[in-house]
Amino acid sequence: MQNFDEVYQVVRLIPHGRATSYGAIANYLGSKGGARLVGWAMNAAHTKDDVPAHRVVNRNGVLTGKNFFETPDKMQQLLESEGITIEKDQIRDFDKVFWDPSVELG
DNA sequence: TTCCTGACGCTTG
DNA sequence: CCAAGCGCCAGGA
Repeated sequence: MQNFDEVYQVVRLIPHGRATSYGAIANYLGSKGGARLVGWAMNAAHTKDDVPAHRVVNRNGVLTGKNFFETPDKMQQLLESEGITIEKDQIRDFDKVFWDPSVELG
C-alpha cells in the first residue's frame, strides 16, 4: 500500500543509532491510520530488508515487535550494535535516542 | 462480502 | 495514580 510506502520512507531515514516510535511516524504522516497501521506497515516491511524496523518502537521505547524478528534478541542486538542501550526490552534514555521525523524532517 | 484482529496511543472513569 | 475503552486502516478467514 502507498501509505505503507511512506512509512517505509520515514523509517529508512532514521539515522544510525537513533530510534523513533510508531505514533511519531503516524503523527508525521498526519495520523494516517494511526499508530497501529504503522506497526502493521512494519509487518509488511518485514519482507523488505531495506526497512530498519528495529529502530521503530512504541512511545514507551519498548521493543514490542522484537518477537516479530528472526529472533526476539535480534532487535535488541541490532539496536545495541548501533550504540543503543537496551534495558529489559526497553531503550534506555529513549528521549535521547528518540528521532522525531516531524522535527528532524521538518 | 462481513467480522475480527493487530509491532499503538490518547481520553476518560 | 491505575485501569479500561475507543479509534485509526488493512489484511486474513
